[in-house]
Amino acid sequence: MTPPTDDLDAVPPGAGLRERKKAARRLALIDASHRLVAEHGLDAVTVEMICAEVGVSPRTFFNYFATKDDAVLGHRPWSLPEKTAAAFVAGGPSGVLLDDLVDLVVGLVAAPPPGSARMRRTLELAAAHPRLMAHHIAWMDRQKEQVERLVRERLGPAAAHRPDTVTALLLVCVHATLMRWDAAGGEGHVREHATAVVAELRALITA
Amino acid sequence: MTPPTDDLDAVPPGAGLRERKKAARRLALIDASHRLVAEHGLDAVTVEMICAEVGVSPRTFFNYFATKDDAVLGHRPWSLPEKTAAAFVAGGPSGVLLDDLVDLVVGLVAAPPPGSARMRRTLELAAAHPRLMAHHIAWMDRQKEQVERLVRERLGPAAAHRPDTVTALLLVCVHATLMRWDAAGGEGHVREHATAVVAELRALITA
DNA sequence: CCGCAACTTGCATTGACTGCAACTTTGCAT
DNA sequence: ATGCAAAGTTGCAGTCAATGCAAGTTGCGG
Repeated sequence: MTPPTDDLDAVPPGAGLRERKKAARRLALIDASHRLVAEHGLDAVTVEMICAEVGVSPRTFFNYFATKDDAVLGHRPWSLPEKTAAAFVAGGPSGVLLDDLVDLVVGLVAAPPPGSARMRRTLELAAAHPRLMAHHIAWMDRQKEQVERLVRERLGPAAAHRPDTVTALLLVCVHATLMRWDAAGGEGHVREHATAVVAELRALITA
Repeated sequence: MTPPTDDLDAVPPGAGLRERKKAARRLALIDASHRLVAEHGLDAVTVEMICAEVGVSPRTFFNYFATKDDAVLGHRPWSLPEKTAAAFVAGGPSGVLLDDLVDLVVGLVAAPPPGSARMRRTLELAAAHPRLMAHHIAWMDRQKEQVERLVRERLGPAAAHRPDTVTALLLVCVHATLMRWDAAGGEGHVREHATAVVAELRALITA
């Protein structure tokens, strides 16, 4: 059914067969859902269809994703590179909180390459379907914890700012950056967009 | 079944019987869902239960709310007072964009009294159930359009800032304000919290 | 009191999602 | 290789949210 675009071993760097198969299936499911949604529209696509396309039982589908929408969005836990995280906690590349947030954003957004093409498709779908955007935002919010821990560590106990506010701001940056990146047709490095966003916020707030 | 806490006519200011009944039912459904969720937990509560509690058909339930979660959240389209909106578009109370955002926030949050008690219950539930928080955020995002129009009008064609960025910032403010208000146990005027949030953002960005 | 429009309701249906128990595959050690 | 345990897959049966449709009810204006 599925043209094996992703060869089993084409997917992950190292690790056992089990891992690879799993990752491959996961991507296959995501891609299949994208294809089908593009063709039939989000609501017309059923889990069954996606499974048929990939050749997997519907029951299995839910071993991979909690919901249909999660598959379309291809969500997986965020994880930003150790190095970036450590640097940020230690006082960040620049020492200026806001600027360092940019690096965090870049780390979060640009880091994991489940393929940036895939990511663009995801963003486009999200932009088209409010429900998906909803899920997307909600998911970002869930990742907040993780980020907030970093912020907390960096600020230390004698925090001049409330960590949750900082985090909230960070999430806006991420979101705005992604939207710009998408609006720009996926052109340019994420960093440029992130920088632009922060610059604009600065201008806006000091106005 | 339901102790008629809200008398029919206790609910809305004017208008015909039809309207009043509708509003009353709406609130009854919301309250019933709150009661049931508090007792059994979100996932254990079915639409049927809620309906039984209020004495309406399940089918009717969906004439009032698109989803079960919407009922719990008691969402209805935002509408900020004409006056506030007009003032903002005209250049806002203070003329400083960021400060005027505060007023917008207050207008949005404090304006509609479906009862602030009800609102607190809602926020608490949202805080407890990630899925609800997701819906809540998603819903806020959907209202964005409305707000963004205002921002666009105020900024005019020669916009110094991208409206969507401003709006994004506004939404963070709303969210942060609500969270603080809730964290404070519903104490104090919304405006105080909103002001605090903005002040902090300022400090944070100019640091 | 009549008739329209607004609502409500039951019925039937689809499709997401879950728990369970059996079955298959992979990883690993002998 | 061979065998075993853990990891993963699948079918089945069931619950529940959500929707379209076609008939009832009911508030409202004349």
